[in-house]
Amino acid sequence: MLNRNSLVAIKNPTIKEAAEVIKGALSKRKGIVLIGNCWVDYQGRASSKLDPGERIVIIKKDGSVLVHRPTGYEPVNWQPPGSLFKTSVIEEILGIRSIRRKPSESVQIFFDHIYLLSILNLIDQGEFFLHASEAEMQKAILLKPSIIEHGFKPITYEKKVEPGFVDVYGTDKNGKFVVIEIKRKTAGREAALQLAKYVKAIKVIVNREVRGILVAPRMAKGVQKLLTTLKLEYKSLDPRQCVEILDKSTTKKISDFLQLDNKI
Amino acid sequence: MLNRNSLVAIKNPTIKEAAEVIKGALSKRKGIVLIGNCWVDYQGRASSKLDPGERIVIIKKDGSVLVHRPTGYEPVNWQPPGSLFKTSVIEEILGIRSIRRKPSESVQIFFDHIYLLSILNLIDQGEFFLHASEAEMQKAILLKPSIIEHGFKPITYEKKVEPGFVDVYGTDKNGKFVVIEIKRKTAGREAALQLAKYVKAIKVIVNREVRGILVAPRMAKGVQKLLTTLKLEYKSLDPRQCVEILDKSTTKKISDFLQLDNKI
DNA sequence: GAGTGGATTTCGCAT
DNA sequence: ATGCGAAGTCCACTC
Repeated sequence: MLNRNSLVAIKNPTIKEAAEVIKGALSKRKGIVLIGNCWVDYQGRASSKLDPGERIVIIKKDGSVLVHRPTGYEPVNWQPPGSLFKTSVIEEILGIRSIRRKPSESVQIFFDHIYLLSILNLIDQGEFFLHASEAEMQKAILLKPSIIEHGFKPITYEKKVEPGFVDVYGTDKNGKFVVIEIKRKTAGREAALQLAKYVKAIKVIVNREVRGILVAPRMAKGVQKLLTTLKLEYKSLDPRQCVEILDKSTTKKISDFLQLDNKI
Repeated sequence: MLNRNSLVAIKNPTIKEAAEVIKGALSKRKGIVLIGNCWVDYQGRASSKLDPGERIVIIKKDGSVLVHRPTGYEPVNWQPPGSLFKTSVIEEILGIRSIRRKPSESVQIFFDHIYLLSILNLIDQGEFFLHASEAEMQKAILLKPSIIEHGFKPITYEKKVEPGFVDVYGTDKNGKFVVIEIKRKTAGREAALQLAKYVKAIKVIVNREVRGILVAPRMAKGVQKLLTTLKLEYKSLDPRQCVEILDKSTTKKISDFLQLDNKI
């Protein structure tokens, strides 16, 4: 796990020296961090030109490239994973060209001075967990329908019904059809109106009464009134509740919990 | 410009040592690059937990934070510019917490081993130019229709006409209808054929003659001939020209330039 | 400050 | 491979 040899760092290498090391690192699929004075040309879906300045360049072992200026969250230039590399040295200028196919894009980085060159062999097996987004809430409902109400049974999810996709669709304890619209944040008017559309569409199909339930941690101002007008219901559900449910049954597939043969 | 003192790099610092240096760097608004074994907790619009592993952490002088795993284009955890920092050392563990308001979000990074710590004072005055994408070219045409030809007046754009969406639709100086298909790169046969479809579709609707103009920096081999066959026209337009036009009138809305009441 | 739309969006999942 | 929707999207711009 611990690996103090994860890294080689060279301060103020010559361009020639850097080129050698980088070439080796690229061929061995190692990660690279470069800090120095560079300029960048991009050609692809759009075109860009970045005049000289001091930046951080990261080249990952999967072929990702990131050019970061001293400020800003986003890289000024980049290449997603899978791109290929060509290096060159011409008149004390190091050129690194990364090429991507589909879409065809090229990012060329030129260095005239490198302050720090680091070759990485990082080991990262750590798992990453992102808790309840809208999708996670949906899963949680499918895995444990009772969080909506006792007797609720999901039939399908992400069902196409013409105005769009219904988040969850099922039946209540009386066998009445239920349409669920999920929001992981405050549900606004649009959520209620969209749900109304779905209910209307499903009604036409099944020719029976259909309940519409808006599921969200809370409602925006006026949405409760709108729901009443539209004869829709509301069920409070906090994304944090969903995390526990998901943690407990991540191994089981959602399809196991659905009566997929029980479609309209 | 050139600045060989842009950077301090410390290999395998102790946690205590690193904490001192980082604290100083944060207070002086310098950039920081950290490579080491860490784990991350995020709380905010969602929640996430990242188990221990070796990563690259960048803290920029504007308060941006990036946690990069050894693969992937996107940071696994991050904080946009403007976040504030608190550091701590507890039992040989370095904690860096970055906090953002609106939305209220917190990213906590914990290091037990640091392989490389670098403090940056990068100078980057280089200008960045992004040239016209297809969407940008469309805007440029709408803002300055004369780049197509004298007397051209756009009516709508992205108009649905069944085969798909027409890029720009308008009238020429004689009041004749014009359909424009834009390509920011070499226009191939498909561009010409698509344009032909739109022209045909519009013809059916307006029951009048309709001109079709293919707008692109250049044509692929054989496209000129195809255009002639299809009775379509070609107008050369370089994405670089568009950049200037857009620069000059970014404040004005495109709708101001359209006769939106003048629909078919 | 909130809302809207674009992006070299990227990413994931379904078709 | 392609296409569609979500994202802790971010970011720029309008209201």
